[in-house]
Amino acid sequence: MAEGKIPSRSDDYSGWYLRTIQEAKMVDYGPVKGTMVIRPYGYALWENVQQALDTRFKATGHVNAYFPLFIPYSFLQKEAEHVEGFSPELALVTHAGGEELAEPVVVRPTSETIINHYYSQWVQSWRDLPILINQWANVVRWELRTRPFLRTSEFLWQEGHTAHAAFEEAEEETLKMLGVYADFAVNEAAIPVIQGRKSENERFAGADNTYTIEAMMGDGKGLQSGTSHNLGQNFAKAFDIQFLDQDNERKYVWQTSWGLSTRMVGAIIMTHGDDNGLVMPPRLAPHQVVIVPIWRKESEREAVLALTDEVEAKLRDAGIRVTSDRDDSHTAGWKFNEWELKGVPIRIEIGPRDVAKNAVVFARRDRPGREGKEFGIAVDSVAATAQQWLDDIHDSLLARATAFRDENIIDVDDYEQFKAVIANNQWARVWWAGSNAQEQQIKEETSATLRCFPLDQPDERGICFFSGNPNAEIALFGKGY
RNA sequence: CGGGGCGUAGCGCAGCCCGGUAGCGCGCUUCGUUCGGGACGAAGAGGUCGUGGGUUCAAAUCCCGCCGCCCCGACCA
Repeated sequence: MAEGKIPSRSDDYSGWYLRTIQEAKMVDYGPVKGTMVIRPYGYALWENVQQALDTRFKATGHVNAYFPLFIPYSFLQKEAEHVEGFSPELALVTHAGGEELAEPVVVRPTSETIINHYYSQWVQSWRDLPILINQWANVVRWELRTRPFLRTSEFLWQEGHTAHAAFEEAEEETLKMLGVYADFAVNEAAIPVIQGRKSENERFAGADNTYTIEAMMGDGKGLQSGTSHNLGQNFAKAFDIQFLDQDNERKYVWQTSWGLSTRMVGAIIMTHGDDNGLVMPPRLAPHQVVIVPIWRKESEREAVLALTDEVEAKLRDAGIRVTSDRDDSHTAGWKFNEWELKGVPIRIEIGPRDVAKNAVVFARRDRPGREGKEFGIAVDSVAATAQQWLDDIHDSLLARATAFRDENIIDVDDYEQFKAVIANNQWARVWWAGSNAQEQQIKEETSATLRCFPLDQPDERGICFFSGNPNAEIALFGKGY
């Protein structure tokens, strides 16, 4: 159907991904290694991600602010683990204004340091807490191995940075925002995610605990799709963020940070896409409905376009994001394929036969080709039908992705089986209480990483499948992006 | 940073072994016929062959250097 325009996912998953996003005009490569241009169709998806998240942030009491892109290098150095974690991938500005700078300036890889520099000034009293700030920004990390959306040297994200009076409040905030991400992923992006805790090896540099929403892509690889960190008092101590509590004691604040990036766009593509191209989750799709008017003779054109106008207006009035493709330099069949490549959830076809019946044809993207078509949808019911279809498609995408994920998580209790499961691009679900070194050993031997310890654990503990240690937790291992 | 691949028209590629007028498909422009699953015809436009040097009467092609990008791995959202 795609006429060889894109490789099939089974033949060449990476090629499928790279070609699809370019053919669909989501992205172009930037002129500098590892950078990308997010084209209007890709950016529209990101804007819908932003809106859905921003609404949730506001609803949970957060406010937006903006901090500078340039950060003094000395700020990074204040937190030892943090600078150690990030220095390999920092972009440093050493010259500006035609002169060498007295102190090099880093382009932010994340904003903990600069934000906490200000928090130390803004926080005096327990009455100043909590601080619940989010920032939408770009960040730069000089990556060795890049891939559009999944890992680029510059990417867009939001980063929440909060400060609290008590440890419990910070832990609650960390998990609350993880829950917000999970809710967003499931209910907006139709991506089933597992909420979990990262291992020490995988933890954010400078965090006491890192939590993740972990998703399985169409090739079985894992993708950390959003993270939430409990920073403890590490940055509070490094930046001296203290407040006078109600008991008249000076105390360090407890902090969190949490982020979700344009990587989510990659997650959406790799979770739902098929061999015909993108499949957009209905609630985030730039266009939820595309209307393709069809006419044979000039005499039919007017009536077809009149009905197109009518249907488009009904959908728009119902709050549905709709567009119509009236370009007469392409045939209807060409347009069908093109909009399928772009993943629009619902296509409505309107031709002379439909005009005669005062009805239209609906086609759903999650069932490509003729199987997904339904004829004779009455014009009066287009808005209600479209709304219902969008919900159905969302549910069906989520159900399909959930089934795929669950089929590919295998319970494992010995290392040979573990290796076989990983080699088969699946995830292994195991009891784990091994050391960091043993976790590293598994990574070297199988290239699988500990994706997370799911928050949802059985009541009892088990015996570690690898070390034999008691008191093990359930962990998921798999290859990751 | 290791391994592999590729730089020739907007995109995808052939041409390179064996040096001699730069080609094909798609796309683009104009006109006409078309249009319910990637239409057809005609006429056009478009390339300092990544870059610097060397060999040669002559280099996309042979030799040396450099640069860039992609893919696979190690590090990371």
